[in-house]
Amino acid sequence: MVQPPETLSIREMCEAFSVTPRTLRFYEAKELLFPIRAGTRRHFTRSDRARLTLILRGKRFGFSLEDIRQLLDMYNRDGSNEAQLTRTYDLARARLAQMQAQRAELDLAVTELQAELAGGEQALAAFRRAAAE
Amino acid sequence: MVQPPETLSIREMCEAFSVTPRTLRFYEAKELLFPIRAGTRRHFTRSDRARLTLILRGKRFGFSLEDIRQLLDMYNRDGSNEAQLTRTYDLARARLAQMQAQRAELDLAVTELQAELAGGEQALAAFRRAAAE
DNA sequence: ACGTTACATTACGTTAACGTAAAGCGTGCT
DNA sequence: AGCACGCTTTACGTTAACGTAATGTAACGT
Repeated sequence: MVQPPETLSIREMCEAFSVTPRTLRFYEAKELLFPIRAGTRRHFTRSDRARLTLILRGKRFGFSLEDIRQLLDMYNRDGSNEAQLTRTYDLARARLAQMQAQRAELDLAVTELQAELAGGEQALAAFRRAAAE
Repeated sequence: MVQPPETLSIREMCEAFSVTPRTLRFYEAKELLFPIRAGTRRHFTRSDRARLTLILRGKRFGFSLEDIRQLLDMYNRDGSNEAQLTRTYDLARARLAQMQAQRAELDLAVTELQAELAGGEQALAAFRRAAAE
């Protein structure tokens, strides 16, 4: 029971992920996606869909496309020699530490912003009391 | 006991915050900082220092300078009329929600990346066992 | 008077991640 | 044949956040 090689055209792919054709071509040029080429047309495979999901997630965290490309390589274990493997491994560890630090800071910022909002709410309430007279 | 109006030159400010003069001039042009002008020279006040701290923190979360400028206005309650106040207040609430969502996603990503790292570690170990023979 | 800091302004250059126009090919419908 | 789609490539344009000259001046030491 081999999966049908259900492949998507560029337009279908765009609608599925809410991106533009330009974006998909750009990602291919940057070697983030590897659609099959039928003549000149692109056919996006299941693998491309999985990769794009990860790409978009990475982007939400502010990672650069180049960073994402390297992480995708790790996911696929493309680093077939030890040196390469060690390098991407270290990169991922560094990134993890960075993300954890960012999370801690984000926590702090959320707390602070909440406090500010409480203050803003009081200012607003005062304004409305004044307007009510 | 009024605080001494201890003010910093651009170079001192740069060293204190590890930024370049260009950056400080840029932030002034964008109305994020308001150093006192003595003739042509800039004198950065305590207020400028506080603002710069917030600016740099905001940047670490990937907020744009324009976003940061609006949040700073809220901090200083520059929105002196109710409409303006309400607007910045709503903006801050939206941002908070966004940050909380980002935090949740970041949690998930950290977990996933940790799992990937465990896999990478095994691959590395296998490599080294093979190399040891 | 002269040179060195320490700052200033003006303005063009750079990178990332696409947007956007311009022009061409292949295929199916009429 | 003619034409509209759907896709292609090529290539210049755009925004953010500064970098990087090039050039100018005010104050200060010698």
